[in-house]
Amino acid sequence: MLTSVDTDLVRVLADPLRMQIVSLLARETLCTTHLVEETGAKQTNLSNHLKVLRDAGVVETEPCGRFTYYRLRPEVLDQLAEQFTRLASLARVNDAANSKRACP
Amino acid sequence: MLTSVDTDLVRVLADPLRMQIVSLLARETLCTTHLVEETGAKQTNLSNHLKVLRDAGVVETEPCGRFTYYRLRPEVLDQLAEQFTRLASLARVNDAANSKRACP
DNA sequence: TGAGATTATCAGTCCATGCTGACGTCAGTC
DNA sequence: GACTGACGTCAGCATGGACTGATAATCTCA
Repeated sequence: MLTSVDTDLVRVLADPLRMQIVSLLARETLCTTHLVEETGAKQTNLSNHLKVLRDAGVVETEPCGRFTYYRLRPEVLDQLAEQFTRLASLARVNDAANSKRACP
Repeated sequence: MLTSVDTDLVRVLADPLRMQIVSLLARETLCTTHLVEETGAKQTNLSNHLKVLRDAGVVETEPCGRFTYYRLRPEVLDQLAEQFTRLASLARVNDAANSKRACP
């Protein structure tokens, strides 16, 4: 399908805790310890979600001694936003043209 | 949280079949029968997903005789795109400022 | 009104995924 | 080198949600 949205990426962001992590990282680059404090989630749980975000390319890591900083990659979010915008504008065009397939 | 994204809406769009429905409806207003043809999914299954999309406000229905047309609501997608864009730009600003919380 | 077509709802099954505890690994400090 | 703290991995459990078949509800047309 030409104009669509990457479902895998959307699925990664569909989890409340993961979205909270993303929102926090959009404000500040943080290490796991900070995220544990901010979210109240267990470290193990966070580590799992961070792995998912890493694998999806949403965040990237930067080791700092025995700490690991997590940084958000805005490109990914921008790309996703553009895909949604494109879908929306396509819908608007076809809505204006009133393109409706005839009942079978 | 001030700048974040509505997880419920994202979750609705995180399903491949639902995203396919949205993509199809972005091109054309269709009724359930058409969607069954296009997706190859069972009618029952589609009806379930359409209910989810309806409840989330992503699509709206328009009865036409004994058929039901489904139309995409672009506003919802635009709103979602804007939320992602906002998050991304916030991340860029903080990235430029190199705002990194000190290791504890 | 009765038959057929279209769509929605319900109950049940099954699988993906999120959460947790135990453990392993690595870096820094004594 | 031993200890401590930070972080990741793994296995097991539990829950949510996707899919299906049966059935109900609604509409059109003869």
